[in-house]
Amino acid sequence: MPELPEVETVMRGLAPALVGARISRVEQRRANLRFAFPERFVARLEGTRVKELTRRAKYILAELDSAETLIMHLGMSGSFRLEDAGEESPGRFHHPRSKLAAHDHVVLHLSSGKRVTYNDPRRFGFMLLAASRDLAAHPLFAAVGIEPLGEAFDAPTLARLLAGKAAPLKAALLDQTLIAGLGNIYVCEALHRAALSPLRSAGSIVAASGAPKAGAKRLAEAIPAILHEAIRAGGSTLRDHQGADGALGYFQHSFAVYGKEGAACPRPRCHGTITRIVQSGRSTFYCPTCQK
DNA sequence: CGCATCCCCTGCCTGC
DNA sequence: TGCAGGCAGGGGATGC
Repeated sequence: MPELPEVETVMRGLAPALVGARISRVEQRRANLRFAFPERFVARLEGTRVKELTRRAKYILAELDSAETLIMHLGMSGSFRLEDAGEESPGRFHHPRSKLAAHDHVVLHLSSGKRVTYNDPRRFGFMLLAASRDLAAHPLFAAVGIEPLGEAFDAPTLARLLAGKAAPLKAALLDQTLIAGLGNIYVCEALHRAALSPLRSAGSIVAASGAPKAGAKRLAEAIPAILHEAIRAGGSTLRDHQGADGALGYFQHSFAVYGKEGAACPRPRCHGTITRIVQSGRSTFYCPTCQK
C-alpha cells in the first residue's frame, strides 16, 4: 500500500505526537520483521527523545537525541495506530498493558501518555537504527534516487536519469535508485496523465542530444502533480480516519487507471478501455489508445 | 552491468 | 460452505 504519498501522510500524522516526545517504554513483540531488529533495540530506544520526524523515499526517519535515527519502512502492509493510553482501563491486578491486535509488532509508549503501535500482517516492513551522522552513507540510502517532490526534479533531470535505458519505462520509474518513492499505483497514474505507454523503453522519451522530449516534459510535471494530489487526499482522509480508530496508513484514493481494468479511459475524447497487463511480475493498468 | 524472475509473508477475494 | 488459486500498493537476491 504505502507509496510516497501514503508514507508522507503517515509521517505527518505521527509528527504531532512524536516530535519532542520521550519514548518511555518499548514493547517489541517478535525478533524480526523483514529484517531482524537491531541489537538491543528496546534499550536503545527507551529514554530517548524524538528530535525530528522526516521522510526520505518511502522511509520514515525519527531522529533521536541519542545521536541515532530510527528508520522505519512500512513494506506492503505496515501501518501505525496512534492512541491515548488513557483510553485503557487496566485491571487492578494487571500492570498497564497495551490492548494489542493481531500483527501488532512494536509499541512505543510516550511520556505524554500516548502510544504508537506498528502493525504489519505481511511483515515486509522493518525498523532499524543507525547513527544519525552516517545516515546518508547507510546502505539503504547510499543508492536511493532523487526525491520526485524535490526542487531538483525536473524534465532535464528526468531525461538524464532515463537516457539510454532499454528497460520498459514503467520498470525504470519503479527503480528506487533512480527516483525514490514511486510505487506501482502512482507510476501507472503518472504514465496515464503523461499519455505515455508503460511498455516503451525508458530511453525513448529522451532525445539523442540528451534533452527531454515532449513526453518527458509531460511526465516530469505529472509525477509531482499526482503525488501532491494524493498527499492532499491522504491528508483529508487521515483526519476522518483518526476520528474512527486512530489508524494511519490505509487510505482510499480515486484513481484514473489503477484497478480500473475494463473501465472507459477517463481522458476526454479518448474512447479507449483501461487494460491490465503484467510487467516484471506486477500489474500495470493503462489505456492502449491514448498512452503511446 | 542491465534486466527479468523469483521470493519473503498473510489476508482477502474469486471461482469451482 | 469449503477450499484452492490468484492477487496485493514493498524490495532484495539471484541468474542470465
